[in-house]
Amino acid sequence: MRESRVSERDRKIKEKKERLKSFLKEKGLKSTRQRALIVNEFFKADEHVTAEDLYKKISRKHRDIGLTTVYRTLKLLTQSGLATESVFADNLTRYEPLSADDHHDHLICLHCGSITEFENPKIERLKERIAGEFGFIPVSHKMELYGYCNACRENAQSL
Amino acid sequence: MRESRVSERDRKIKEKKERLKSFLKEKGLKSTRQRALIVNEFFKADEHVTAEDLYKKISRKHRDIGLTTVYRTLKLLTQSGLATESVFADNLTRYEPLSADDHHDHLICLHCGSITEFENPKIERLKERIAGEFGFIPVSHKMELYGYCNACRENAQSL
DNA sequence: CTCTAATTGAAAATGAATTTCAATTTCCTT
DNA sequence: AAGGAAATTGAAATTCATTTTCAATTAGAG
Ligand SMILES: [Mn+2]
Ligand SMILES: [Mn+2]
Ligand SMILES: [Zn+2]
Ligand SMILES: [Zn+2]
Repeated sequence: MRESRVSERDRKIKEKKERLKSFLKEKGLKSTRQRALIVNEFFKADEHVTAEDLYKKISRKHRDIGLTTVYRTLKLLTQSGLATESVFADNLTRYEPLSADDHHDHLICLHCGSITEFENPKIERLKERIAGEFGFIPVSHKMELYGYCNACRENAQSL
Repeated sequence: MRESRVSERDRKIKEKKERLKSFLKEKGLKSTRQRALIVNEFFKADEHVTAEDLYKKISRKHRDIGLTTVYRTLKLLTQSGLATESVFADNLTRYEPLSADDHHDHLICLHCGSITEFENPKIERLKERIAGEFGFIPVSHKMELYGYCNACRENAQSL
């Protein structure tokens, strides 16, 4: 079962890499060693990483990859629909793998900075409703809850 | 009736200025000509302004007021609870007057950039509920709906 | 293999926001 | 009213994430 989870995950990653390849070919862009490395590390990380985060991880093993290329590759991933950008209160752009359809929102701890994801169909419906009231055509939304996470509320009296 | 609205508004502004004065005194800070001018213009504008926006408005009449001071004063207003900061998709920090208690969220047009405000008690309740599920202590939230406003959806086939 | 267009990394540039600093102003104390 | 300490100011410098520039390298179609 652990086994099958792992290979399932790997399968999905492989599929995403294929999608990127198609996207590149379609746009007349090239598949490079650097892009492969960056994309690999990105899908492996599976967090809300900044370009800098990812750059640091990669450059431990690959001293020759530039931060600029990490920025550029993350932008490509976003354009191809394989990643999303979000900017939280710290004003850094974070990227995370996007699984086609899923939309989720975020709980962000004001103390430790941890980011928890949640999905809520009511929010989705509410979005439609509110947009409707204003004659607005909704395209996307962003909901962020700031507060103190379970761990921090326990560990701290400094709340 | 128009009359009374106007004076009502002026009264509120006057009250806010008083609150700022108290805040400053309390913190051992000073009331200056520059702060008065900036705060006036800010409450008069009553929009989602950037520091730059406000600076441009003011410097038409007052060539001697610096952008730096506008930044600093907006920060003070925020600290004193008379303004709030928000950052939308364009990554600029915008400020708006805050009327003590009211919380509202935003609809942002992807075409013309217009910002419409809305209040929704269901979102407030949902926030509490979701936070609760994760053992999270909610402090604040941010909800932004991006899409096309009424005017833009009508005027444009380029949707 | 060849050629052209895309890509790369380093360095420079950008742009919003913050910090520094010397000169000025506020306002508390006599 | 005057003195003086501490806060404030605007300009210039600085920061920091991100983008742009550019010469050298590389991918990959033909
Ligand atoms: Mn997420
Ligand atoms: Mn608003
Ligand atoms: Zn936490
Ligand atoms: Zn619009």
